[in-house]
Amino acid sequence: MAEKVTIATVARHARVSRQTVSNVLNSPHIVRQETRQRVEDAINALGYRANQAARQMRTGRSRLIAARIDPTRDGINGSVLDRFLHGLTETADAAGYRVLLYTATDDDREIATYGDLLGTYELDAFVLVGTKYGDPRTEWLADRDVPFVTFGRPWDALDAHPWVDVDGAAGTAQATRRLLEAGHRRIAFLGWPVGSGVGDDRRAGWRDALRAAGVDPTGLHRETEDGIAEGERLMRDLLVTVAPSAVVCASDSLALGALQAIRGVDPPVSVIGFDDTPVAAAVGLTSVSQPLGEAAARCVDLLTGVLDGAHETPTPVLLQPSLALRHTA
Amino acid sequence: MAEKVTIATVARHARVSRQTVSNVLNSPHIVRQETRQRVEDAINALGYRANQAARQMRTGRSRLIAARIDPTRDGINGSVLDRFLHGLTETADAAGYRVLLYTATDDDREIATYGDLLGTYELDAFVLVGTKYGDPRTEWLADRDVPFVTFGRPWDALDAHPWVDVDGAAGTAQATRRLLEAGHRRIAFLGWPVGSGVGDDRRAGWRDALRAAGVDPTGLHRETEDGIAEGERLMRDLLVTVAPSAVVCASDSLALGALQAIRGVDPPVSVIGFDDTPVAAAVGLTSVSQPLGEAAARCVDLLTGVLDGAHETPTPVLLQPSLALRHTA
DNA sequence: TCCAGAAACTTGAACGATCCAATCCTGCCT
DNA sequence: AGGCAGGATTGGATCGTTCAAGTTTCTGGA
Repeated sequence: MAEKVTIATVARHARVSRQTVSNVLNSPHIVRQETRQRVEDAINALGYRANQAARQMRTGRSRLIAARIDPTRDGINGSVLDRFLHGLTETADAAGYRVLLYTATDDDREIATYGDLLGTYELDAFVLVGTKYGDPRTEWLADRDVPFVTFGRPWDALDAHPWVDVDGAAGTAQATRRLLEAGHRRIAFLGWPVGSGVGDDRRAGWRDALRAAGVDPTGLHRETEDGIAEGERLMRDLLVTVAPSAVVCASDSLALGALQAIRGVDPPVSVIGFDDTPVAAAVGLTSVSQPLGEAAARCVDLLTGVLDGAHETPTPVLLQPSLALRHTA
Repeated sequence: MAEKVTIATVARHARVSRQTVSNVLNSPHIVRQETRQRVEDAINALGYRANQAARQMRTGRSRLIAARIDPTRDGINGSVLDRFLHGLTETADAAGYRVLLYTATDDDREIATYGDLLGTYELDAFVLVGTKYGDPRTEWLADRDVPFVTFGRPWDALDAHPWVDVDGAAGTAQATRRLLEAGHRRIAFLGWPVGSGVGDDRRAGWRDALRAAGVDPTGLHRETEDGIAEGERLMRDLLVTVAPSAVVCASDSLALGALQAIRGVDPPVSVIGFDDTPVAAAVGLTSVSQPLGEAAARCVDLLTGVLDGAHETPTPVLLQPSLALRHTA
């Protein structure tokens, strides 16, 4: 392989000092146009690339962002993370950052990993996907002034740290309104137990949309842990007790269960899921779709804002989901 | 925040020189037990972590492995990559490496990215998922002696470079044998156009298993691009022309299409898919399951083998898939 | 023409780890 | 007691970049 090209090689080739080359790269405006051109030509001719390790040593910044990759849980929601990570990588790249993966089995280990990543790699920032009430991870990071963004609101204190989220309530409300417009009145909701921020939010969207249309939502909802079997069980219960003509679900897993429960029921019950997962696309399930690429991009925006300048806490971003229409509603 | 802990801090604390600390970290065997213990205690007490940038500058090695994250293609196969990446991150971590993500829209850009990653981050190795005949990427990497492993065989030259793969033929053969044991004779195959290594391999497994059982596979297979709609179309064709009692598919997408085509057909046609994606689990589709975590682990093994020592090209690894039994077969 | 001040560029030092070569012990043998 | 071999330890140089301070060149006004 060719000789290693360093800043000194470029300097020699352009007949300037190392520092001038460095200035061309980092503060071009203080270099005379003619000199700058000469240096840039040399950089291109030699194929020079600034060595990140050396730069990092001096500046203390790695231009690396960490993101966690989960073991695919129930499998269905896996692809959400997948798409988000792709968007993150793409946008971060454009902003001059790279994405480093890590995993952890529980919060304690995850925090230990933070320490490791910060200590050995001097990571610039973290992106956390999903947070819960009183999340120890965000607390740890905030205590140490480590820049981070969460994809998912901090439900207990909306101004605790920068975040990007998708308006779940708006999504379920939109789904509900669509069903109302189609003439449905008895629109049920299948969701998660009270207490999870995301779940409560999605249920609220459905409830408020019904109320706005003058329909009383009382008794029309059921709660359970996520899962296809659970969804099927609760949907059967709903069919017997309140006989809804349509149902909005907090996830595609629940919606899939609901679909199985209503098989053969006539007239057909409309079903709308949440997350627009591949499964939904595969079975033709109408589902609320999150703009994941956009969410990832905004996460990077917030981070670069914090990293490259402004000390003020950036404004949180709340994105609007859309409805992926298929044939179940 | 606390004072930065460097190797000098540890040395002072343990009353030894920097070099001794370095030796404890890199060649523990040459340090006297008692001294080593004292240094290790100091490391723990101070929470010291070797700065990777400084280490990298001297050694030229980053302990970073690059992996590509694709835009989720048809969505269904996304989770395969997801699970593989998770496994990769986990195993690499255990081996002291970290996984860096990159994306690219085509081969040229991907190769440009290699140059960038190698130049600026001095990446130690690449993991490529899926290769095609005469892949320009592997060629580029091999030309420059950049260590890399592919998950997927180099179909044109099996000893071209280290690889890990799952025996697709064994998977379809196993699926076929299961159907044979269940009494099926007219077992069709839904696959991809001739010319893709993976597709041809999977078809061969089905064909050979049929022949071994004395069944003539002629006319029992159909080829198409991947996709649910395509699968449905071809399955309808098969039903009309050869009326199979079971079908083995090259992917879950095709299998899903097949499932839709056979809805209402009596007696029910058995279907087996490939990849054991979340969709398969969701709809109860029996599917060939690839040991993705294991595959990722072996990729890391091969890489660390190349990176940490032996100059000889390591032996490729061919893993056996298993059958995830559900209610479609 | 001369000089102050700004702009442009150059030089030396530092970041934190590892490698190399030289020195210091320590115990052992004669 | 002296010498020696061997392992353990030390100091200095180095990786490629940026920062801080120093030097030269340019510009414009008196």
